[in-house]
Amino acid sequence: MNDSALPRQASETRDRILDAAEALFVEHGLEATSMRMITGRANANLAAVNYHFGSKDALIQEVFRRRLTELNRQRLAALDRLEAEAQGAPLKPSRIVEAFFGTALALAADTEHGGHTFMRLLGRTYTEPNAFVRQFLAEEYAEVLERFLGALYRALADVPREEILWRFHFMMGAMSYAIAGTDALQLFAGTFDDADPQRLMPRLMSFLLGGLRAPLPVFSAARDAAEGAAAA
Amino acid sequence: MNDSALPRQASETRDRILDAAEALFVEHGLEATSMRMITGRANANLAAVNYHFGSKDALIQEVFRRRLTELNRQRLAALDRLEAEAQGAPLKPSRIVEAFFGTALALAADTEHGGHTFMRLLGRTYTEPNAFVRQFLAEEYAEVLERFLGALYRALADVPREEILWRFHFMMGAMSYAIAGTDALQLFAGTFDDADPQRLMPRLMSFLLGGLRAPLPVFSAARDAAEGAAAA
DNA sequence: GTATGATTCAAACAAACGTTTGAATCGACT
DNA sequence: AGTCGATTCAAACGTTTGTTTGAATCATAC
Repeated sequence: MNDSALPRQASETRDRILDAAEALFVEHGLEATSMRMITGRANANLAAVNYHFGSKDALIQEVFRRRLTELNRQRLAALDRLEAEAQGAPLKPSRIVEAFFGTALALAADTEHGGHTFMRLLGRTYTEPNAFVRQFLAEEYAEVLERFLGALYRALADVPREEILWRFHFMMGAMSYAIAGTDALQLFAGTFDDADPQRLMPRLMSFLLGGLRAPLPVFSAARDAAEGAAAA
Repeated sequence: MNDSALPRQASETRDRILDAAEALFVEHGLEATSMRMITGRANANLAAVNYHFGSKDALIQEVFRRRLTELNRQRLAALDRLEAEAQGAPLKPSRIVEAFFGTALALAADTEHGGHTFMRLLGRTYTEPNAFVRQFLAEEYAEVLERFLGALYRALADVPREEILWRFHFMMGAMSYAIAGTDALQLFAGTFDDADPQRLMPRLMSFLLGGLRAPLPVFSAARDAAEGAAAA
């Protein structure tokens, strides 16, 4: 028996199902994608999903897990590299942001191996109402968020942590829409030159860093009268 | 017959259904919300939805239409006011951004009449895969986007229009997440002080304007070697 | 009071859903 | 050849889905 070797023929059906599900989830959403659509596209039998994954929910989870685990591993590795280079010195906020969002954008730029497809799916899923998907995302992100937010707190020691938290949240939103919404939002003008993910990276990074570095907000009690109040 | 007067008793069932649907769509999503959940919450008969709206799709459309029409009317009114005040002079970009996003945030701050609920729904819907919802959103937004983008083009005449378009897109993403994701993204730290929509406005506005004003990106051919290349 | 149009209601409809079943098929090892 | 575990398959399972139906109920107008 070869229980130590790789599985017989790597059950390519399993992978076909994952790929088909990923693509269909982007196209129609999680709930609107049926098992029959998935197995049909994967050229597999209807029962194959339940055989290989147990349930539709478990399949959804695995679709996210296989990509997200690798993405977050890369993110942590990038942060590790930064901190090693800095040798204890505080990191540049822009480098931290690049490590987090740049890694994601690199995956989104990969149209060959489905990375682009997945990132479109992921971007939409942060606001997914499905309870167990959110729960799963939270667990999968816990360590990465703790590490990156901690790094930002140290890099911007004079900025209130609450503000950093919010701005990180805003940045996640901008990135998610940039990826998930490029074709969705053809609201925007007829010709939306989205077909250039190579240029998306510097575009988004400029925007994110501009937002991160923006002057802190002033919470004026009566903001109606606040005309030209500037705050540095 | 009183065909000129208001409908007998304003068919309050219709409104109860709309309110129930709106709340449930936020909670569970469009597809995962069934007619029976809606009519159950609205204390109406199952057939009432088809009687008053024709179909579930038509109900979805009406849930968005009743709020979105008013929101975009306010946005256009705010822009009209700005342009009237300026008397032909170019507008300040920050004012344009405030007119567009501030109006939406004001609606999101209204927790009394369901505005907050709706904005959470709307924010998620820009990336909604459902084809006909997107089609409907595109139509509903066409005029507003044309007006506001046009105003930004004139206010930032020296900035390439493509960059403005992208940054507007990024801003939409940041805002949508700020609203739609506050409770969804309790990924972020245990205690996320989201319960203060009064402070969300200045926070988000600072971020958006920082991003809008950020230095334009440089598209370096070989970005691997670009270590400390600074661009102003 | 009675006719009329609008609304509500319980019940049923066919279709699609995720899942389960038990037999058929396959590949590898003895 | 024969056994065994893994995988595939067609068929059916019981629910739930959005929608339709025809009678009951209501408020109003004559």
